Amino acid sequence: MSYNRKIIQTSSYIEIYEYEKVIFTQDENIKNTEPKKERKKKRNFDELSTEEQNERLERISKTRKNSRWEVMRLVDTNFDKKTSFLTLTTKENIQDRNQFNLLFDKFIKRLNYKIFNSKKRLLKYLAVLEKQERGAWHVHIMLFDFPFVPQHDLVKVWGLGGVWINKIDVDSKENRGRYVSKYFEKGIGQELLESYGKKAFYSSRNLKKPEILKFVTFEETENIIKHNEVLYETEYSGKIFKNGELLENRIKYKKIKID
DNA sequence: CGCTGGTCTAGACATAAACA
DNA sequence: TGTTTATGTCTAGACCAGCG
Repeated sequence: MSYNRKIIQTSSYIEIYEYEKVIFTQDENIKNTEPKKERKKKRNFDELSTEEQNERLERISKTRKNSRWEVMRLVDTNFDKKTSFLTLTTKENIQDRNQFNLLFDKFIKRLNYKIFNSKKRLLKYLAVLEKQERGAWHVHIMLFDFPFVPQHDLVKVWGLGGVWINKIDVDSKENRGRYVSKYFEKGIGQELLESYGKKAFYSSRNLKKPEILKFVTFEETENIIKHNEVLYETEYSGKIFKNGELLENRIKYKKIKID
């Protein structure tokens, strides 16, 4: 499958990438007969040369940035009138990420049972862990299609500390993903090394996913966007692999409001 | 309220079902 | 409601095709 256009659609906007050169992906029919090269074991940060350390840091921050866009799209796709935003903190100073995550997972399970009275996980959520100054983890959670629950009930379900219900005031529909990803940003971007190999965000598996289309075309996109508002537009330089080397590939990006 | 993105994929990680 | 296990999802290193 090859393509020179990629379109991602969420509920309030579509994003269009136009690549100057067609991007090719490995053909199904051409089986790779070359023996697979052994994958290098992941090494500790200390074992890397300074250059490799920098490369790794760069890669991690790139991945984290991508996660931020991913979160933004997921939020936009799933946001509804019954969306709640919670922050959970613990009385105890829990500094172990895994330990905290386990507690968080149990909370989700209990909350799910309380609301749906079912063991089937029906709760729709998206969450990001964040470290506080004192070194303790806490979590920001977005709950979609979530009924009203009194704050003290939530405190009871959590049982380990504070529960904050944040109101999300968003001026316009297409800003909600942006607004929320800003809220999540700190958690996604911080502690790169400490959270190396860990997920940048957590989400239930029942969320709606943005739609992604990839195809080859030489049509202009102008007529598609004629009647819609362009929210953002840019042009930048990407890379394409050709003849054993990386060549420049100009990319036009447009973000367009839909309704 | 100003603004980002080569892709693929093994293997690590985390979620949810099954079970207790 | 807690714990174990199966399976979906994400990260980070590896790698890149030949046509509308």
